[in-house]
Amino acid sequence: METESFDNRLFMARKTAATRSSATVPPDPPGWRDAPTRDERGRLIREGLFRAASAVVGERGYQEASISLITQRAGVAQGTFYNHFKSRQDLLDQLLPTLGKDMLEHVGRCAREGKTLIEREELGFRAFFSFLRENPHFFRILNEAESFAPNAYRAHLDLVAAGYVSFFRRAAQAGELRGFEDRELEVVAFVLMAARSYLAWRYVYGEEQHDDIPDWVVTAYRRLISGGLEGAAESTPAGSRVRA
Amino acid sequence: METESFDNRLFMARKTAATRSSATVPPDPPGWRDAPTRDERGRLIREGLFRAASAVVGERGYQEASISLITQRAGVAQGTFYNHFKSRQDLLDQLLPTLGKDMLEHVGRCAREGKTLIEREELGFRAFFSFLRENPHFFRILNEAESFAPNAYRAHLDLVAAGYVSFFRRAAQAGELRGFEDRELEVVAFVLMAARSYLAWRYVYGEEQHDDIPDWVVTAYRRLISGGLEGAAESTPAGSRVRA
Amino acid sequence: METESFDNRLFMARKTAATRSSATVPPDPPGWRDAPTRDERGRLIREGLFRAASAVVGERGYQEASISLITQRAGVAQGTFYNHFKSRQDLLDQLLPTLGKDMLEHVGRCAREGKTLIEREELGFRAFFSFLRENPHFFRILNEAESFAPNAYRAHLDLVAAGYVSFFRRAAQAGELRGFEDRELEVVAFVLMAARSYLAWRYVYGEEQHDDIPDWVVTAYRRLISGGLEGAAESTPAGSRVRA
Amino acid sequence: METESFDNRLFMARKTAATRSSATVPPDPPGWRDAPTRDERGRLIREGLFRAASAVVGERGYQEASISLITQRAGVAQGTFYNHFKSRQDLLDQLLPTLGKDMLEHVGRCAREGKTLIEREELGFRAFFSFLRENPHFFRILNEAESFAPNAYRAHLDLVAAGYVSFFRRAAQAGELRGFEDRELEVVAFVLMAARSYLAWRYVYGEEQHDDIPDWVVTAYRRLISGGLEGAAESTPAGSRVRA
DNA sequence: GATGAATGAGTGTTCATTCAT
DNA sequence: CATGAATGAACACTCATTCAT
Repeated sequence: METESFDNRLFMARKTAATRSSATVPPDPPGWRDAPTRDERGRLIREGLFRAASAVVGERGYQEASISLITQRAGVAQGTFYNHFKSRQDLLDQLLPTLGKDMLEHVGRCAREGKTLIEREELGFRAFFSFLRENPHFFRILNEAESFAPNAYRAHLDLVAAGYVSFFRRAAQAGELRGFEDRELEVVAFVLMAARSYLAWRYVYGEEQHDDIPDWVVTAYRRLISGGLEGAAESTPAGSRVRA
Repeated sequence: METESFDNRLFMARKTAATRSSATVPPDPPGWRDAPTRDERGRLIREGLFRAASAVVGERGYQEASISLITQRAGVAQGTFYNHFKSRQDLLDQLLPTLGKDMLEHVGRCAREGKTLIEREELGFRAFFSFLRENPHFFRILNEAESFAPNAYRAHLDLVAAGYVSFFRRAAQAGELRGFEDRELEVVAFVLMAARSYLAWRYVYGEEQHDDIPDWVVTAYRRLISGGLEGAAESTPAGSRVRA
Repeated sequence: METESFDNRLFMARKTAATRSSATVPPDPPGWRDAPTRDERGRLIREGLFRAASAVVGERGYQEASISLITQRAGVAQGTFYNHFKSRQDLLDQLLPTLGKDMLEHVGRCAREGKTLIEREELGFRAFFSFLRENPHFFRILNEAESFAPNAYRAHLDLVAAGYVSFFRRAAQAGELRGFEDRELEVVAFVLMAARSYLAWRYVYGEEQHDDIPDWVVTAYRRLISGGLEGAAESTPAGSRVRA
Repeated sequence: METESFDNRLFMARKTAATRSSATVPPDPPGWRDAPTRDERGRLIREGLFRAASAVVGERGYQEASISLITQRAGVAQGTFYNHFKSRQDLLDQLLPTLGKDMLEHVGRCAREGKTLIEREELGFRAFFSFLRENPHFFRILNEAESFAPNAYRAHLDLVAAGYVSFFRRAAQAGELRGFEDRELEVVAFVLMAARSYLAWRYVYGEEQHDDIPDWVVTAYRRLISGGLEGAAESTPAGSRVRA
């Protein structure tokens, strides 16, 4: 499929940080050549393919993630791919779940440090962006999954939403969150998930590529979700900013 | 390309409403056969190709929108395509801008009816979903554009955000919106745009396919954006619901 | 699929007669480059593909008849193949029916010259072998069709058998053939078809490659079918031999 | 390889009788796990591979008889295959000779019971079909060998023909067969071999799948070979039918 | 300007064979 | 000697684009 006219500036700027180059795909350091056991060797190759796929998808998108590109980058023969994955789609379907779980774990761990509901949400918000910084391929893997791995995408969103909802439920039981019926909590969860994604798209991968989300964006975000459009006037002062 | 594991339920349920069928693609009524002038004829063909592409992308996604499928559906020869568009990507890049403008116009017109800021936002929110109902291809064209027509996607989001920001600026000048700095307005805009998209994904195209966004979701949304997480307790009563 | 160890002497000896060489496949004289009309051009290419496929299958077998080999030999691009045939199998399925009809026509025309039943059968028998001489690819196309184009094979055998049966019926009505019930005529037909095929395999394509079936084989054949095992003693004298 | 348009009804009907199932290939009972000696173990594995290959080829044809399928069915690793056979073709080449000898032995034993030449031939004819019933894989192994194991095919036909010829020679010496020169006996042999094969194809594996060759076909066959086309009128009465 | 056949690079996948363990 | 992962050449087929008519 023809994709030459795609504007990949969005992800290409980060690419240089993530990998050496993309035109001449350099194979991963083939560390498994001297693996102790056969099992270990197999594990390393599988991981190599997985990392290669993550990198290719992160840099060029699912569309261009051909078996040829992936195996070349992993430093193995094309046929080897099928010893480890049933099909191209099979691997593609595993990308998001695997990385998604890491993200969830990281965000959850960071958020727990907060004392109030809003503080925890802000910490989680910041943690999402610090995860993005450490895993530069995640964002594209996540976003394009909607088109290229819809099942994985749905599962991921459901998982994150479920985490959010139980987070809210605990807050509601603690009296920190009032005014929402139970089924409405999922709506809130989706709005906050959506916000993270769009704000990352705009302020991290946008035209003025930032390495991290600007502080003033976090402030605005906290203002909005804590008091809404109407309550922003009396919102918490800027002094309470926290670094993730 | 292997797509068997794709879960197309997301869009397929709507397809029957949107088009006659998808297995046997019925060509558009080739109305240009008897066009008065040569120019008119050209215009009609171009439009036919455009509509065919919208339908194909809406039903099957950008990925499957091959020239062959599009021209077949438009009832013209493959070669004709290149008399009207520079390339496949050229047409694909025009899909979202064109439909996006329609959406913006519809939403703007509906929103203007509201008296307060929150009311206008709710009306706009509802208008987004009524537009989706009338233009069943739009959602997929919009969402997959992030992967397949990134320039168009960026332009669309920038356009919508700009509209939102000036909408907020007017509200701020009218004293309806306080507490946000000017540059923060864009953050708010992106959060609200994000919310619409994710909530549509979840509640319109989600597992329990609704034709329209459920009312209680609108309520929860209004609660959140008007008072935030903390102010939801004193949120506006349910009686103020408005139908778009 | 690995076929290197196949003993292709069976068909390779004839190959040199049929085509220049097989290692370096020489493209057919691309006579269509300068075709008058587009339709003519298309027809010529289609025929070129068909002839190329016949040659490849005749010389190397269905197994090795790859699209690459066929198109190379026809002097067209690989993609061109699919403008004329739905799939590789589609073309392969047409090989036998097309050539089979030619064979039937040739054999039928020759056989009609005979005065008695036995004479007509002998003429038909000889005509089968003269057809083989003129169409050196036919035998392999016919035989391997049992494995590679079973539908075509069955249709071909049914067609030939049907011709045979009506030939016998007419003979029976003329009093030339007695002692067989109607349904038994098909059994006779299959035995005679079988005989032609096996005798060709043995005496034309066998180790001592003959260009034509030896006369003494025809004699033995006539002896057998005219008087059977028991009546061969009083069989017609050798003097009645006829040349096709 | 594309095989969808293959009509496998020919062999599929028998498959259920021949093996448990074909979709889920059940490994042979791996009886060699507890073999006494190392040699014994090796022999058992070799036999297992051989039987697995026979089954796979009989059910799916040579084409689909991949090393993977065969070893899986035999319950051994892929690599093990090459400890017992030089190559895939090496095993495939041994299939027909081995089974062919069984067939020859069975047919010869049955035929010897007949008193006259014709009776012995009829008994052999019937024995061929009873062998087919007991060895449902044989027919396909035999027929496709012409394409996939031509050396083996040639050897098999030569062997059977040789047996036939010496059978006829003895009959000739006994005065039961007159009128054929010595070299003509091979012609007769090939015609009778051909008849068996084609009649099996038509009346056992044909559209109306019979478990055995119908009696009236045997009658017609005997009529033809005993008296030929001309002597059928005075052919032996139907009362002489014999069951194999 | 409409046509539709020709093009050929590119795809995902299979499979006989090798070989280190 | 059994194992099973690694290999890479080969395959059928797709498709955006070109261009002669």
